[in-house]
Amino acid sequence: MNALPRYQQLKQQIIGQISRGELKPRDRVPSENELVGSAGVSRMTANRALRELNDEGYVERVAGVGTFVADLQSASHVLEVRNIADEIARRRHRHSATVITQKNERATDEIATSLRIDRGASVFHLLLVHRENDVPIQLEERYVVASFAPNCMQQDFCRQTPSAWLSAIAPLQEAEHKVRAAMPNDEIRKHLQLGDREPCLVVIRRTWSNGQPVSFARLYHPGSRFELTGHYTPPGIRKSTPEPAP
Amino acid sequence: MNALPRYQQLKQQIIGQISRGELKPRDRVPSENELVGSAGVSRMTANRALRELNDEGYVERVAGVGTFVADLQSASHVLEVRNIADEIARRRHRHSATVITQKNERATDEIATSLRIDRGASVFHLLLVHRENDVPIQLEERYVVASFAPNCMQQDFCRQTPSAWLSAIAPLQEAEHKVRAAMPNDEIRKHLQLGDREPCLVVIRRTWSNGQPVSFARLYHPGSRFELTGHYTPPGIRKSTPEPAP
DNA sequence: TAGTGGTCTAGACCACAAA
DNA sequence: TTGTGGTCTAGACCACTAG
Repeated sequence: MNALPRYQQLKQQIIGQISRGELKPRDRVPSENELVGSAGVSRMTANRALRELNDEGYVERVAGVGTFVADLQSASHVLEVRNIADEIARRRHRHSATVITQKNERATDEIATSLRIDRGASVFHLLLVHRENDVPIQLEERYVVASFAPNCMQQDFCRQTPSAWLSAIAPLQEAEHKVRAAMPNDEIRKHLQLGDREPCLVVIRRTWSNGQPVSFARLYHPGSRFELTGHYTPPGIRKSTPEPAP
Repeated sequence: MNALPRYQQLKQQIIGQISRGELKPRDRVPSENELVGSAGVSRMTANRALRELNDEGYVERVAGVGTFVADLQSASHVLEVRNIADEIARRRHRHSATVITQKNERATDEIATSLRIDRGASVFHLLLVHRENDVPIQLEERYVVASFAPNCMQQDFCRQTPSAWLSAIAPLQEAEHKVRAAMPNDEIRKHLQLGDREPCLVVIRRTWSNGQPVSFARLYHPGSRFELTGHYTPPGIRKSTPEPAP
């Protein structure tokens, strides 16, 4: 009947004090050494409890100073951005795709800046339409740093999505997203079969591998047929969210 | 020039092997005791490295069996949805708001369903415009379960945002988001001072407290002036993502 | 100088899996 | 029985901060 490990008990105890208001934001939390005395645990155990509370956003620790209750204020809600093929599969619908453009190009200023390469450097350019049960649901415009894209011209992106292909050749470590609403131009409207006054939900995604930008994509979705269904809030608060780049 | 702590070096080494493909999903990762021998660290240090890799989703550990590379498959990217006032403050701009509607109403079918209350039950209805340096940036249409909204008519929502007020009276535990692109109706267009062909980025948010839906909000943003600047992917994969409700 | 967190060690006991 | 992860201990050294 030995319930929780000691470090978990310690965590629960401190979380309880915070949620009951006995410990308020910016209040001092007992130091590791104090917990050694008061809770009768070793310092490593106290350290693990406080370190995990820090990782989970309940407290903030400053070496040489102490441990303090975090002011949680803006619990940052999160929203998931799924791969379109996965999203469709999750709905048990059928995914299909048509390649419109598949070629190597010279990087424009915008693309070069986004991918941190020289203007005019070689990039792989891809344009394709994703369909859900034969209805266009996403126009994917993607640029990949050429050196990361071996055999890119031999790939059949109707069978393997660019996203799946990329994660196979360069395991992504970081990603950056922007979501906008915008009116499509005529070409996009045509490919997505949009009405005249129908806006697009645009997801702009940049992915990184080994500290290097690898891919830049603009994903256009019909406003009437697509939504980002985010969800839930974790109890712990996320802390700093360092940008991969300045 | 003592670079990284040993457990971090160990983590990097293993992450490197995974990302270079030397270790593939479901492959066995050296056990703690093996790392004690091969890496020349103590078992606690090896344990911390593997434990953190587990927390971050790189590997999966099974007591009594071993540690294995996780099959990461669909790394779900996340996107942050910030409180508008915080977002503006973060940009060091000035936030202001104007209340358009503030009254108690009977719940419509849609609102009643969203908030899990009876049709015709009393709800607090709020409509206000948020401005960033005097430029309209968000139209907030919010409904709050009346029993959760004491003194709602006495509140001055120009001074305290509904979001801040809510989190003060009912600490939110879960939230659900949807993001869409849509054309605004005339009233919304007027309040946000939109052009004729300018779409809106619409965030629909439902918040929960103590297992009860508390608030339902539609947040309209000018497509030309607003984007959800989501970011980064945690290296770790989120494991379970339980839905707050069926 | 004293206290803090950050790290590391070399032991230890346990429950559990597989052989 | 052997090996695994899960936990815990009682020390230790370090860099940093504050008084």
